[in-house]
Amino acid sequence: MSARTIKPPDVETARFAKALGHPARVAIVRMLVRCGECVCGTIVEGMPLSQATVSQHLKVLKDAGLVRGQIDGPRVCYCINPEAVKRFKSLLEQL
Amino acid sequence: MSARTIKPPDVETARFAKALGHPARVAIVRMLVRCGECVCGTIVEGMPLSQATVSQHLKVLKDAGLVRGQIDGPRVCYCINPEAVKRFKSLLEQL
DNA sequence: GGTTTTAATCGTATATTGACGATAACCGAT
DNA sequence: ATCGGTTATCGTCAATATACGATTAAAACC
Repeated sequence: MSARTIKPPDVETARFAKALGHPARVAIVRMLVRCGECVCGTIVEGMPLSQATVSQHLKVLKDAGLVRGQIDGPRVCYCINPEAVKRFKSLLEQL
Repeated sequence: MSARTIKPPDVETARFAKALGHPARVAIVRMLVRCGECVCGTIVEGMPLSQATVSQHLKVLKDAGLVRGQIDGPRVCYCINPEAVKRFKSLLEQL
């Protein structure tokens, strides 16, 4: 087995890695790790990118499961999903 | 400071992550970690991709510094760059 | 209801990626 | 010098990613 086929853990690892494969997204993740949680607008303020682009990056991180967003009145509050981060690190260790 | 600017460590992290952002490249890296070193042809045999595509992926990994290739007669022998892997893990820990 | 604030989505343009066949380059052996 | 085996590169195409302005949606205020 394992001939000419790629294993699910490799696909999972690549998914996480791809989500972190852009400087802005790494910056967002770091910001969230440090602040605990952060309103979208604050993230936008900290980035040299438009609101639309930041929102797009947040979507990529959300789709990868690395980040969660919960509605808080007119705002959206983002935070890290620690389990996903742990999972990614674990996948890299086993790598 | 840090207003509307992305830090070099984030760029570095993203560079590594991007290189690992494809299942085939993760598979190659895992193969090399396990085998120690591996001739290009053997890598190609283990992948469901053409020789040209695998060579392209190897170039991406080489450019990111994660992998090294040294010529061995008519073949090219690839191996992991352990320092780069360690560096990437370290960047993720600090993240 | 209308207005303001906030964030997501749409539409679009450009750039990059991923895949492959074909070809070139390289080396060892004949 | 040529041939056979091995790998990198070229050329190309379709698909995806990145960025932004403009618009929409939703919620909180008047």
